[in-house]
Amino acid sequence: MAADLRDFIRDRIRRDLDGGGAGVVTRFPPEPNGYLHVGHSKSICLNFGVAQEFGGKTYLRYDDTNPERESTDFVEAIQNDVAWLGFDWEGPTFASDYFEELYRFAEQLIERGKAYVCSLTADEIRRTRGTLTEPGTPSPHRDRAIAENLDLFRRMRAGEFPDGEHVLRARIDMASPNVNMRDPILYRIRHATHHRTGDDWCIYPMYDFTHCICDALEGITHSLCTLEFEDHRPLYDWVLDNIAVNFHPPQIEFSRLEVEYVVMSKRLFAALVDGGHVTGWDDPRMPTLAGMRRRGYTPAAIRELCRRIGVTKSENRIEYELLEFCVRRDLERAPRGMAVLDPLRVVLTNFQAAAETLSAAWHPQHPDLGNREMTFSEVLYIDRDDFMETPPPKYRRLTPSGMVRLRYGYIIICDEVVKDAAGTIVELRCRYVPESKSGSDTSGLKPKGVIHWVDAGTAQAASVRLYERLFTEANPTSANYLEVLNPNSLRVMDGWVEPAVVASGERAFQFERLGYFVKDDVDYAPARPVFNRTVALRDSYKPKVP
RNA sequence: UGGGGCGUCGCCAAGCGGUAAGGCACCGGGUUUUGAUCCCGGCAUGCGCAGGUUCGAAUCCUGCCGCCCCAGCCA
Repeated sequence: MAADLRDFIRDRIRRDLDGGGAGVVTRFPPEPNGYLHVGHSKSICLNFGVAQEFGGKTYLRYDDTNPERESTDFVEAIQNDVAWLGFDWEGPTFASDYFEELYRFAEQLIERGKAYVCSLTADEIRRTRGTLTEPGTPSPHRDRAIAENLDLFRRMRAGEFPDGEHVLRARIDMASPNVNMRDPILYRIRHATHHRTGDDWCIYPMYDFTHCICDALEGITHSLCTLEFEDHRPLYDWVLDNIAVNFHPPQIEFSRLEVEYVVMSKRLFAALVDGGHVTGWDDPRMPTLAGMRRRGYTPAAIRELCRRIGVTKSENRIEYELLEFCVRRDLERAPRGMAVLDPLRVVLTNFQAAAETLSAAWHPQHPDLGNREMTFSEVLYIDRDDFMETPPPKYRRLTPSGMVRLRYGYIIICDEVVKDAAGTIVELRCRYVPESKSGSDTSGLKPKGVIHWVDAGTAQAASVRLYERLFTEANPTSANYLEVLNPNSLRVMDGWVEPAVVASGERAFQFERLGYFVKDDVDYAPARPVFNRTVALRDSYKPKVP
């Protein structure tokens, strides 16, 4: 399966396996302090993907070592998102599952003279860490006796000290050119309630101490993370080399996924929500998986994106068009329907009979999807921009005394343009050609265009949301995101949709010539349909503007 | 100015000494009762720059240049 995927990580795994490595075990390790976004999908698809391809397994492991920002709500939301993307995990497990073992390894480090309790203030620690070009200076507590360190650390755990009084530090090298190795902090005192362990603990392990040990304990064969952790790899290795653990996973780094016109920081997400610029974390304009789901992006499309972008160490920012391509590609097989978003009334002056019932395929290339029925009668709606009084050259829609095919219906010819006092077109009076019925046309007429329409008598009123990019610049930053916010990112249309779409149990449709639309997860009701436009159709129509 | 990374077409990305894959985008053309889909074709004498090694270099060597990350008791 997916044997065609090739990148430096998969190559590495293949080599490890050929060299006698036993199986593949990976992990996706989010901190439960926010919602997942597209960026995470690269890590998810990579970790779960390689495990699937090599017959291994993947843990969903929550890195919950900072109780003040984490919650079970996020734990659940993250699980929903990973499941939605289509992956099954081992677990879930939590770093907090290992708090007791982690603590014992910390004592072991102390006993081995590899860690000490430092009583400097946070500020003092920062000042003595040195700079990027100057070495740090050793803490006065660096050579504290082992017994004293042990006693202090146990009392830290027992809750004898307030936050900030002491920390446990690794005893490595204050002069290391790698700042992460200058006696990094392993444990800090935090009198806070943890979402899972409650008040059992008042000391919490830091990421660098926790992550590598959890990887080892779970038998992770390949610990995949993003580039910014490259500098942490020596510390990852140092911890495992200095405790009694018999497994040492390799940490392998790859570059994050970035997308043009998209911000990926939780801080910015919160600012957008709090500022009322979007309606919530699941607003269809948000790059969160929840937002994309509501927008109508499909799991398969996101997986396809991750497949196409590859895995490398080069920083990248992919064009939004690639994501849209993947979405359209997956949605191509969606059933078709017709909707009119900006209605213009068309009266067929020669249509005398009662409404006629027409039949149309749900998908022109997939007859297996069956057919739906629609009515055709004297009064119809077409979209305003499908009529022009003075059309540009090559215009293939309706014009005064011009003719056009109504998709799945009849050819109509425009006889009269009715305007109100202000000069706005309010109605078109047309003739239809009775012998031009779709599928049994004997008229011999060859209209140059086909447009969509709905029957005013049976169409259902629908609210349709059209989206544009949230930002007007490809590279919004935390500094300028407010200035480059797109004021037109949401446009709500009061339109009409053919009744079969509402009656259908399907969620996603292509409204012909308009794009792909999805019934909104939260606001849709059959009596009051609400659709979100997932993505517009590709459009190669480019009128020559002088 | 310390350390760690990265530089191949507008955006991704193969390539690992034998003479620049592929995708997206873009541009042409064909089919089409969606200006969609689908199908064909075009799109890097050049791989950050400059030297060098070699019969031969994007690939090896040397020196530059540019960009990213690191000085949280965040992850």
